[in-house]
Amino acid sequence: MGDKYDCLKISNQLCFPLYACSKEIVKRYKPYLDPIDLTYTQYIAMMVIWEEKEITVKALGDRLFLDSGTLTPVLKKLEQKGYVKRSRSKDDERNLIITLTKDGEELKKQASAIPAKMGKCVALTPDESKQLYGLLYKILGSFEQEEN
Amino acid sequence: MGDKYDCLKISNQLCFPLYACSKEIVKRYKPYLDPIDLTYTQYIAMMVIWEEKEITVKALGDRLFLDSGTLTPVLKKLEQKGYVKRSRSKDDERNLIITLTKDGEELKKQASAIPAKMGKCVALTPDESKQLYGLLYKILGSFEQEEN
DNA sequence: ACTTAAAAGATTGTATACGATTTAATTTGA
DNA sequence: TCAAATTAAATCGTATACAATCTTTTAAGT
Repeated sequence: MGDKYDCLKISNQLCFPLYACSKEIVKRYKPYLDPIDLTYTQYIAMMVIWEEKEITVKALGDRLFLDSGTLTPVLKKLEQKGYVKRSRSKDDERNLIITLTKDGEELKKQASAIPAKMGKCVALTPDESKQLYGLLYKILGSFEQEEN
Repeated sequence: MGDKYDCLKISNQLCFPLYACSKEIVKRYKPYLDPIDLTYTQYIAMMVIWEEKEITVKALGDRLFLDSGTLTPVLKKLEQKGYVKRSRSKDDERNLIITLTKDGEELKKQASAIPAKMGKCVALTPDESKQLYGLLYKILGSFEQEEN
């Protein structure tokens, strides 16, 4: 047992369970997001917008690790649904400012029940969840350092 | 501090760092996968095929948490690149059997250097990596249970 | 045997992701 | 001050993902 290609076994990878776990959990948001007509990507964008009230696409992208190629269509969709408004900054016309509409603010109330429901779908103890959270942010933190 | 919408803050989510971390790490495979003309999805498919020598699309999908909607185009691409052969099973014509070609087998040698290179990009100690691995598979395991 | 159900892939439609390029606005530096 | 570099979004092309549906083949039950 253990030949020189063991390193290529899927069960010896760290990235794969990360990739699979992420997808499987995102998939499980669907039953809760469908009723409020949001996809997962739209949902995490809304989370930041709910928190910030007003944010540029650039800043939103930094928070979500997404670029304008992904965010532009997502934000246009959210605008079309009536949850946000997109307008250029007066100070710097390069910046597109995303602001919350009244409907977008309303949506927050409905969404607030989701995290608790999703919590139950992850089979970890509170302590393990905290551990996992810490490890993931340790990795993410190291990536932000990279961009020195 | 701490209003009733804190649960909606992105920094209080467990899924988000999972999602972001997965994407960021997958992105970092690119410099190593480009030279052998594989995407990450093609790479993990090849990993299972290297290990099994011969596998159905269904079984491959179970291993990778992917369905035929995703795998069909990926496997056609890999066939087109000359790394695998796709042929129906004689026993059961519903099954599509994926087998490795000589080129596909050759590719394994070149790929074998990748895991070590990628290991360096994750800023965790060996112990932390093991912990993370364990937590992720605990979650994935619970999902497999679900399909009772 | 024969109808019905189940299973495996393929297909279609929608929504990401991301690299690369383009466009427009702003900053920098000689 | 003004050409060159930088920055922010948008756009384009390619490659996933996944739900839903369709087709073909096999299995089950009577």
